[in-house]
Amino acid sequence: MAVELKDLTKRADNYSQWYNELVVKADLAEQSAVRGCMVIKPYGYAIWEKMQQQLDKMFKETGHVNAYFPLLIPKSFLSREAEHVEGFAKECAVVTHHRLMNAPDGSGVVVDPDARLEEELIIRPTSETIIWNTYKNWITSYRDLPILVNQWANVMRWEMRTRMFLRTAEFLWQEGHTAHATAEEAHAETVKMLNVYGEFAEKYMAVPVVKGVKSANERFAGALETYTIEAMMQDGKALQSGTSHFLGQNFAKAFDVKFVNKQNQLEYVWASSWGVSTRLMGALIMTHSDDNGLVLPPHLAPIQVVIVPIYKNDAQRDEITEKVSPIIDALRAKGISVKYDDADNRRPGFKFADYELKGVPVRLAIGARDLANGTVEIMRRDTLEKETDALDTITERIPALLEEIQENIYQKALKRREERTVKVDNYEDFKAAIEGGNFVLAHWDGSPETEDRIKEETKATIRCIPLDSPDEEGVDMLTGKPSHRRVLFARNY
RNA sequence: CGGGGCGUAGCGCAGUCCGGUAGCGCACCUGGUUUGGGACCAGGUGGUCGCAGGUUCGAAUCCUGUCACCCCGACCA
Repeated sequence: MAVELKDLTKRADNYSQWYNELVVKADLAEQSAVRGCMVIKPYGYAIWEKMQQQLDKMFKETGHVNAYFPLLIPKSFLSREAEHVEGFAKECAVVTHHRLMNAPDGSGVVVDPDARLEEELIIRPTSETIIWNTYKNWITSYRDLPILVNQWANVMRWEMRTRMFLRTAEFLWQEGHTAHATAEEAHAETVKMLNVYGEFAEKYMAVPVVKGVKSANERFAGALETYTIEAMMQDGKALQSGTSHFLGQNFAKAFDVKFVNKQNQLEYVWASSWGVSTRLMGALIMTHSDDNGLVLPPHLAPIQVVIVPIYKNDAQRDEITEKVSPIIDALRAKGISVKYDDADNRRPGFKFADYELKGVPVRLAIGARDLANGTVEIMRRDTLEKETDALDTITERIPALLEEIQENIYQKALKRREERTVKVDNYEDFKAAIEGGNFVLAHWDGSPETEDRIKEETKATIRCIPLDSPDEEGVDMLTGKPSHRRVLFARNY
């Protein structure tokens, strides 16, 4: 018998294993034959599709359009921006040849040595370079700006260590790349998209996030400023869930993208880029799941309601089917996704456990007893509470219940984060708080050296300087130098 | 990339020390009884033991190499 999820309690030392088991058992994804890559299975992909649809809608509402750029980037592009290449060089997969041939000794297929590329191609780790090389051709005047383009794509980063959804070698994401006439406008765009991510995380994923600015150490390679949303997982570790970068004129200068402004002067373009990835799936799983499996927020659940008939024979099943058909139609008419599982190769108990594992928010069970009484058993996944309701009012109850569940799991996650966010003012308390799996608000003198030392000694990093952190005079825990506001420290994934 | 572990049926594992031609549970198939929280009985299908070399009469087992995966570190826009 396979290991049960509940056998792996969610303590910090085996949380990773628990998470891995959960991903596999809930039928979301599995390890692929390729190093560090995963197969996203249909059920997992359905959740990603729901996320995509909502995000895409929000991007369109903020004036963006979609486009697509090449997978392969000429090596020389990557080296144009010094910091950018520095940041990504160590994790790039490289295409060197374009042909295979039969091995002379008949041992199979080998790379044809005569088919070496003159210039190697890099599998995109991110698309700034190829996109800015293209934007050069699109932009000549201020009238061409702004360019507000988003791309849905896959990227590849040859990470040392991978983890399903959280850090896979290949991952799916969206990357927005915008070009503007002024620094103010590009900066406003950066913040606007951070807020879109924040809203998406909280309203749809039911994952509370801290919005903030990254310290120089954690900044995107090539950016002037990196904004982030940080979520707390159930073991107290932080997960960077989305980033939005103010790129200044760095890429415009590297790719020589200039425009003529209203004053008829030549200027470099200002830029932003922003992205979220399938890592959000990891955030979703790690934030809400319990030992019975996944708990999906109703706003993103591919199946919002599952109906399980309980019957002893075909006649009874038909009777139930007839009774619930109008209810299924009514729920679907309200835009609710319903699965009616009348398969006869699984018993009800198995189905109950299975849909709980998959995180379906609401389950209805209906059997002979209910038919006689005109009732239905309704169970909510978030609390596992059951109640018996009248069958003829159930279609009114469910939409409200889905909203209740959405709100409840958000509040639960928020409460956990608030309980585990502490302010400390000395290094001993800091170390204890970090060890206990907390978000820690502390004063910092602003120097990378202090940050490095804290990281080395405690494995905690500055997740961000929260945007809503109030001005507060204090001193750095380590150096005693002055600080004007608290920053957020935590261990992270 | 360093340390530890692991790779045997779709999944989870035993067998490896001590070489003799592969086994258990779940799943799957057939028949029957069942069905309100992961059903039971009986019978059955399925594996060149990660891959490549080597030692040997004989290799899942010993040796060499290699490829993956998991955990801890390092790394991580």
